[in-house]
Amino acid sequence: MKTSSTKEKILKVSTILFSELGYKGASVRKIASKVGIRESAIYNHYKNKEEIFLEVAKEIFSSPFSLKTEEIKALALRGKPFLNKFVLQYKMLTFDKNNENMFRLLMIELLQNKSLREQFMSQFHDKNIKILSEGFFIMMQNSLVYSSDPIIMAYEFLSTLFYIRLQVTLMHFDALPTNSLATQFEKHVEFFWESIRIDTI
Amino acid sequence: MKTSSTKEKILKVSTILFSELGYKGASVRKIASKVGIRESAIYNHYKNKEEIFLEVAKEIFSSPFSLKTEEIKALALRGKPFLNKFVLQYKMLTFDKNNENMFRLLMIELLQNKSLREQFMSQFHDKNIKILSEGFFIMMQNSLVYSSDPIIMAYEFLSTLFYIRLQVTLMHFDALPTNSLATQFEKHVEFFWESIRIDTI
DNA sequence: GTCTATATTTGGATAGAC
DNA sequence: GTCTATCCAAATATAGAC
Repeated sequence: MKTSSTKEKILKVSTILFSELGYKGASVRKIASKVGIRESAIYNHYKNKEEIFLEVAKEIFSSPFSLKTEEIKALALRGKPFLNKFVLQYKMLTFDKNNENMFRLLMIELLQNKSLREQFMSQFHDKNIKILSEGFFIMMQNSLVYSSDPIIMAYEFLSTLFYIRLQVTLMHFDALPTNSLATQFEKHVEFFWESIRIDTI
Repeated sequence: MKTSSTKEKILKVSTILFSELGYKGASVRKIASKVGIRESAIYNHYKNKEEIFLEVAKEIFSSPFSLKTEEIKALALRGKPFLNKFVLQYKMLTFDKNNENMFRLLMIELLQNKSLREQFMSQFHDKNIKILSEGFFIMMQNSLVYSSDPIIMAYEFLSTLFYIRLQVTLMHFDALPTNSLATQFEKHVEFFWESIRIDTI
């Protein structure tokens, strides 16, 4: 039995409603109703709706997705295991209920909120490109993969992951099965690795 | 000097406002104001807001993007020109002002509107996967590229295009430069072609 | 901290004069 | 076909009693 405070409950309910209905669609009324209190009571915990949203939005980019520099190096020296590891993490986030809500909220508000766009570019894009390109660079140095621009290679690799994730999120939203998409992650690694690796006969 | 009827003007203004503010954000009030008439006058042309939106949404998937079966075959037999042609069309849509508005609207409402999601999957995804996989299949038959699953290859190719398009749209929304992203299309073709083609020494 | 009551704004939509 | 006037619903937010 959880004794979650009202404030925590508001945040939890808001997260779900924002990610389903967007900022405009999730009214304070609906939030209060789902929490089980009156609208006015909400304002004892948050100054206004915007403040609730900002609190929720904070979580979007606080995902535990990370690879330390040493870890990148160690894995990249072995080639494919680096990609496997990266995709495994990405896939776990994609299918994690909590993270999925965050991703959905991000996609809904991406074009309505400049701050989210900037964070999307820095946290979702730049950060991942950095990790991946570091890995590819090491692979190139060790003749595991063909030499080319590591940044481009990272971009190519990441874009497909994002697309799969978007599709999974869309399917889940309509309660459609995602079996085939789940294996798409592995197929991606397979395809990509085969197309960049150097044959060592 | 255009003598566009009020009805046309409403549609034009609505397209812009919907693609900037989303369905909820673009109020009938704002639309009427920008058209230069009163709200009530709107209802002489459209039954309600929903009807305006549906009229706008119709255009989203009416893009002139197409490749005839014979055209696909002819280009695919030459390999890379097929990819060049496809990406050129995709790039033109990406940078076309009108199409960009439509894409923005699609992304804003994608998670709010089931019908749009379905159309996105069939018109944006399935349709393009079909064209691309047909092309790749022909290339494989003619030993221009490595043999593998043409559907997977199409998926890999398309996902990057989508990602670039999304980024371009985000940047334009904030009036940021897209020079580097514009060349990303060509880099993608280059990278992808180099990784799938069979060396004919 | 929650309630009732209420203020205020915004948005969708209609009636009827011109 | 457009205007003014008006209605109604929904949403954000505050005041003050308990």
